Amino acid sequence: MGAMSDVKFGANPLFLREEDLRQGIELLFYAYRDFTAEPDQMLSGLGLGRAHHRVIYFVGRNPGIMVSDLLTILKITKQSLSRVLSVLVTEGYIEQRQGSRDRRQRLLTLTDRGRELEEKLTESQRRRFAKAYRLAGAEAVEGFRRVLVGLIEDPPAEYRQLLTAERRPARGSRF
Amino acid sequence: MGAMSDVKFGANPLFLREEDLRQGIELLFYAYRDFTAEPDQMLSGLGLGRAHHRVIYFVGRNPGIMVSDLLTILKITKQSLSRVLSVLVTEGYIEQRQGSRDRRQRLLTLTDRGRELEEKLTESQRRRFAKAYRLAGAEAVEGFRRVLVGLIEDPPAEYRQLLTAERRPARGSRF
DNA sequence: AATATACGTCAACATCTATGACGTATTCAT
DNA sequence: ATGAATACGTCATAGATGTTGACGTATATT
Repeated sequence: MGAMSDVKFGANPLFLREEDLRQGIELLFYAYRDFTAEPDQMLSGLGLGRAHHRVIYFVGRNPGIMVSDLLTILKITKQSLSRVLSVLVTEGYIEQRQGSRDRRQRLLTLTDRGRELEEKLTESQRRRFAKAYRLAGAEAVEGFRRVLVGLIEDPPAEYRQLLTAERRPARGSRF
Repeated sequence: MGAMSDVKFGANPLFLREEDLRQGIELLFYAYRDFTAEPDQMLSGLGLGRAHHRVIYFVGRNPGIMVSDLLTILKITKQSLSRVLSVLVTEGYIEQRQGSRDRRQRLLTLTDRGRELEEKLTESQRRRFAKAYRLAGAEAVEGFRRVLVGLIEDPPAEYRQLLTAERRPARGSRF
């Protein structure tokens, strides 16, 4: 927060010039645009949208997740989630079961049908990432992760370590 | 496209495991979510949305751009763009002038008012990038760019060089 | 003169998200 | 036990963003 984190090398390092920052902005825009295009296409055939994909994805990743945690991840209102979620439950992609410790909770899990769809949707995105990672190389992937974590407002704990661990020079450096 | 680009090191390099690909997917989701949050907030006060921001941004970056090129960048329909654009013209953020060589064109430029808003909106995103870049370091930034370009379906020429240029080992490598 | 391009518009519609208000079931703290 | 907080759902209203299809005008191109 304070002066400690104001790490200044020169006055303005090369990679922090206006032009480079804008390049980052644009790359992120283009990448996200194309990253979502394929799944969106598949989903529209099923009468679903990107919001459904996000829910299916994160429920798949966190089986038994409670609604409020899902809301925290997605950062949308419960009314918005509710509509999407009820469609997914009605169409048999997601199951709700009551929490055993706290019976107010409706814990969410993918059904077989849901897992199938999740796999199909995510496969397209995994392929895209695999291609990009392969082209860029392992070292670039590490850098990619570090920057993305820095862009996130409040990175989940499991990501924060990406910033500190495996820092290359890292021996007797300025910290 | 062919066997040439199928660069395989081992059977499945460490950074191409399912888990790593999913981590990439999630990082991209979180980063984009937070990357757009601040500008969205500012815009809503003006009765504008994210789509207006995108138009203002790319017109600012490409003064005198024609509508069809803007459509190619945004990958939306002209009807969608039209609604957004006409608001921006009406509200005095963007000027249209006839092309001199081809008078069918309506070349787009930011007005002073538009430039002012663009600056305000983008400043938030630049700050976020500057922070992430600073934290991650110059080397990571280079990797970040390389991966993002690989995610883009059909990277503009000015980005494609990021993939080939400045490749670190790069001397007598396998190419 | 015929065709294609650049752009705009009207209409109808679907999706995603937001706010505000209200209700129920359950848990927790005093 | 009672009151407050939590987890969740729902109804209503609204706005932003995107789509397709059809049609029209001005201008370029061949």
